[in-house]
Amino acid sequence: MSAPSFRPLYDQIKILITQSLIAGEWRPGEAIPSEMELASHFGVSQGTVRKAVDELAGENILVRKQGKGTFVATHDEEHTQLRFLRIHADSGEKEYPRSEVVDCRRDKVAPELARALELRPGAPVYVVKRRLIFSGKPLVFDEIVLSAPLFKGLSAPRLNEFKGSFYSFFEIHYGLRMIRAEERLTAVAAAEEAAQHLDVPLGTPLLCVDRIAFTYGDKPVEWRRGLCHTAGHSYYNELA
Amino acid sequence: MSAPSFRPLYDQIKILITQSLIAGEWRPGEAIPSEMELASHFGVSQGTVRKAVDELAGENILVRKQGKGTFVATHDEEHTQLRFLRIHADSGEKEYPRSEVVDCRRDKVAPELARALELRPGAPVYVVKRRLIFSGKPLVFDEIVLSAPLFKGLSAPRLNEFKGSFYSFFEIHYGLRMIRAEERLTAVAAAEEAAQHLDVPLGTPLLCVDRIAFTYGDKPVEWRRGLCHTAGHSYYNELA
DNA sequence: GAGTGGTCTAGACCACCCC
DNA sequence: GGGTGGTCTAGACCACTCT
Repeated sequence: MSAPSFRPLYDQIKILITQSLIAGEWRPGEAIPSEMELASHFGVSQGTVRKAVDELAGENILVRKQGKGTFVATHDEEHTQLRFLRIHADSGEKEYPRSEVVDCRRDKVAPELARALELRPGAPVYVVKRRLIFSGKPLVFDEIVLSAPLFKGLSAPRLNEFKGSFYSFFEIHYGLRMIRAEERLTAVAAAEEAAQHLDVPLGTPLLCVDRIAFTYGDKPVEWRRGLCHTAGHSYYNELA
Repeated sequence: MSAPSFRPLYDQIKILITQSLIAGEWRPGEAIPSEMELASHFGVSQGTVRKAVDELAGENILVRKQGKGTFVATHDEEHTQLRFLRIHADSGEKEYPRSEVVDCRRDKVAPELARALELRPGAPVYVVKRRLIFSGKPLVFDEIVLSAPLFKGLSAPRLNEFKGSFYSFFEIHYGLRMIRAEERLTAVAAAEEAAQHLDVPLGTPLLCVDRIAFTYGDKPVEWRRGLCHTAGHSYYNELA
């Protein structure tokens, strides 16, 4: 048996709330009903709803604000907008890099990515290439792969016009909320394309960050490979 | 004012439990008193103790085991012993690398590390160099710096004799529990020493992982730099 | 069966936000 | 003042472990 024989009530409530989020019942940034309302709606005590919401808040899916309410998390807020960007200056200063899309075209998904993105082989995708510019210096060259049907009408100008992060763009224009991601890091030597865009000699050691990002229900939506010239910068991580 | 005007009871309980841990009242792996005992000892309800213990368990400082009790977390257990090792094979297979200490000597702390380790300039330290060998291949070359007074009598043979991770060794022989760490990753070209120990050509791109590890009360205890040849392996990270 | 942590409830009161 | 989330309590019952 893989299914647990016992399912706590708060766990079921968690699932029901998640389903409402998937269904788009409440949009990113909006408030969800109060704990008392949810409790009476689901026919449980406030404490049980609390535990469910606590866990969803711990997963950065909801955000609690004392005295105001509980809100659907978004990538559009000040302190969370660069949640997934781990590249920081050694000085510790906060930086808001500028994104510069250099290419955006339709293609067929590469075989090795089809599985990761749960697409059928040869499915249509958008491939976006962009640079991230930190204080005038191009430090990251990203290649991003997105399922074409999910991102109809994507284009370089639309991405470049947008003020905000890619994930904020995905939320606003496609209703897709990225809630978690898995990354795998390696060190590689700069090949021609990356060397050009990052303005470094061929063979320069680069941090290679492969990411798969997921939306509600652990559905993979984005694959990306970031090549990072770690000059005065590093990838920061906390282990607990 | 930086101190919060309001301190929840469970937060105070958390601090009291942490102080008992610092004082060595319960040793790693041992059970702490039951929730009911703690509750009556502190004069609060079981629910309040629960919340305190929940948070400490969330920080991997305590481990709850239903029906048995609550235990002081340790690096010596099966599933947690490689908690801080993020290098994994691309295949996803679990590997237990072999550690091979190649050098261990006393030295004075480097100026740039003194601050990070909260030592006075020139304080005595041990500098340990070791390789991690994955399925016969040396993939990581570590340089580890530890305050000498804290680690009296450290030596290469003692480290090599020990069956288990470094952090498990620290717990058992020095009573120091590593509870969290900060890492900064960059990509570098292999210099001579690393190239030799990792058996790669000079200039091979390597993942450079700088770590500071902390014990109870956020006290820094260890600095280390790991140079990793990411051949068939990568540094895995989850973003949430 | 006795002891542990895990769930759930109902109700009181506090801190914060906004009208 | 009325709404929200945040804390704390007391007590009931469930699930798990060991003896």
